[in-house]
Amino acid sequence: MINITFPDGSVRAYKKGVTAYEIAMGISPRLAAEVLAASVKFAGEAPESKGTTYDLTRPIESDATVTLLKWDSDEAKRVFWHSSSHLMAEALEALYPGVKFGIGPAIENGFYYDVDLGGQTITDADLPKVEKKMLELAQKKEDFKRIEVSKADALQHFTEKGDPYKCELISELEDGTITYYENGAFTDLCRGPHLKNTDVIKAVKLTSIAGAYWRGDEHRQQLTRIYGITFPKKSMLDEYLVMLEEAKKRDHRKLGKEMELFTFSSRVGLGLPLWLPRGAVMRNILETFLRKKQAELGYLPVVTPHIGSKDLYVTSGHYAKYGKDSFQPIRTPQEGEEYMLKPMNCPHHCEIFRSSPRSYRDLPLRLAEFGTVYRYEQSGELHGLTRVRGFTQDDAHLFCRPDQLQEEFEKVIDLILYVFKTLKMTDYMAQISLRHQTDHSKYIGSEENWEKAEQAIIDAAANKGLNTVIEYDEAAFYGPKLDFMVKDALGRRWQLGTIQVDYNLPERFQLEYTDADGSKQRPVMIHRAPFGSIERFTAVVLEHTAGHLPLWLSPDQVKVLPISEKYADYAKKVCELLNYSEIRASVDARNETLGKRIREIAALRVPVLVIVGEKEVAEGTVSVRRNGADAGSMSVDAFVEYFKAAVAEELS
RNA sequence: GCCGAUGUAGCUCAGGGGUAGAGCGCAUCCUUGGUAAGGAUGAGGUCAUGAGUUCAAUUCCCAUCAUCGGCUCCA
Repeated sequence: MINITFPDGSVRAYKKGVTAYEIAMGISPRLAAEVLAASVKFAGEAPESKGTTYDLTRPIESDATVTLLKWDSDEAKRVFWHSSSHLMAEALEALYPGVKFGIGPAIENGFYYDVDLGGQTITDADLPKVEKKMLELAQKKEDFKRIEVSKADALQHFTEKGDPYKCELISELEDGTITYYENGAFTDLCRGPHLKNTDVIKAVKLTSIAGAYWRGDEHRQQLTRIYGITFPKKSMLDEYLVMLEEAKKRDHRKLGKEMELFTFSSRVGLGLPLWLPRGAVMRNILETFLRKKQAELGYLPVVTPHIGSKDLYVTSGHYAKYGKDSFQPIRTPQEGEEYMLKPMNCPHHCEIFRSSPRSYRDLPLRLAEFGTVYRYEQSGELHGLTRVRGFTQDDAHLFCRPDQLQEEFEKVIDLILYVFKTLKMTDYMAQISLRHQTDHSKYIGSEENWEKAEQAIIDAAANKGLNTVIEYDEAAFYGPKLDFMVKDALGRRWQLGTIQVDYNLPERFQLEYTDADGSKQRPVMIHRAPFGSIERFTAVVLEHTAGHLPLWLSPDQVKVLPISEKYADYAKKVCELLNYSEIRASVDARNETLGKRIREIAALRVPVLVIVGEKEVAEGTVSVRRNGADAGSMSVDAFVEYFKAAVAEELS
């Protein structure tokens, strides 16, 4: 017998080799019908271990804590979707004989499978056919069977089947750890775990087809990746599809058009946004917001040109690393003279540091600039305002003494959190990007400095209580970094704020300060951008708020609407009073019905409408409508007060 | 850059081998309004570009460009 502990602390004895399904059945058949997988943590595992996700039918051989997982848990969803990818593979194999399989994992929302269809093709139009086949197979109630195999047998099986991708995967696995999963006629190399049976998959939607390189390597075979999502109930799929539609409405590219914020022109060039007047106002507000805060925090503004001589980037090392894949140098009438569009501001800022002798008393020196930079991003990667070729970083470089690094780093974290808090962005995560764990060949700088910098970041993040994940092999070539990621409307993650430690540029630019003892020392540099770029930040703010910007950030805060042209003069007077109080207000006295003007202004997401007619003129008041709801009638003075209080509350 | 889809009026989209359609927007006129579409009239298109097939191409084929969904990349 073995002892099984439940999450509530109760313990029950079961026969050795009991399965999670049997345990669930013992509690209630209804529970057993809902349970998809189990989390099993064996006695003796470290307290922080999360345990292993087990198939419902996999025997449990020793004392363990068992949590039964239903659809509401992320692990259960992963199992569900992973099994769905096998179901899709089974369907594909039935419909496209000879298809070869790469990998087919669960992802955040659904699953995919990378397949090699040989000479056959599949298009969006074929997906319903595959969906139908999947449902048909699911209804056959096929059990997922876990089978342990030897490496030799596995290799032989897939060699005979003619699947080179699986063979490659198997060849990298250790003998004795290899398992198959079988559902119906389909057998796949797989670690599992899986559902008990295909019959719980009730709704299937294959969402898209895309190309994907085998093992993510662009030099290798490109496979066809088929994305899909499945649910245990048909109604859940319907809800998901509605949610996707809603998300599309929040897409910043759509909002940018509707709200008249920015546009693109292929004549201007790919990935080069054009900010429209309303967008430019919003952008200026964001800059002002950060400038003010940075001034409080001891940052010093600088301004540097959009180009720099090629030598500057040879010195910085960026030319060697990115030169070929960048905008190419600009030539001048002077033979041999070459300039680059600046891809970052740091080299310019390093030269500012060098412009005068620095004392340890001058540090930290915090140089800030809204610097517009140009990077030749791959054409397929351009996306709205989130990935462009010309953008403005809310950049600053902090030159500090080594002993100041950690404190400065923490202050920057505070600033970034302040920005997020003001914009009510609560769903973010922080990623610490370190070197590859073993291969350090692609990084510039000494082992010692790297280790110090990596530790400083880890400590600073811990001191600030950040919820972080550590990613190896994600560091920049010159130093480790801490990135803040926020999700867009469609669940894609974008990097916003970034803080990067750099020991490399100070070295390359031979930056020095005189220390207390008169010796020359090298400063450490921190690159940081709380917004990341104004473009990307704008995009994320738009999607986050669905275009309903806070008052302080709205390009048009107030629209004054006279009920008819008769009251246009009064409307103008009200507007002037509001402008005098530094409220961004304008009049809409067009020859349209009030209802129509309200409708159009709503599309621009103007947060506050002030409506004036006969009654208001007589009483010297305004009628206020905020975010679609009546906010009552008040004097102009009272409205200014009301408005200022609302803005103050947002920024508090 | 790679795989796939798409490209028709300023916007959103319908159509289809025989020289083009709707709604919104725009212009003019009527209307002067009370919280999300008042009415009438009118102007707008080399159907992305280029080369083919055809008596005839916006429609079919191919290429290019751009957009979209992914992949790779991201100082």
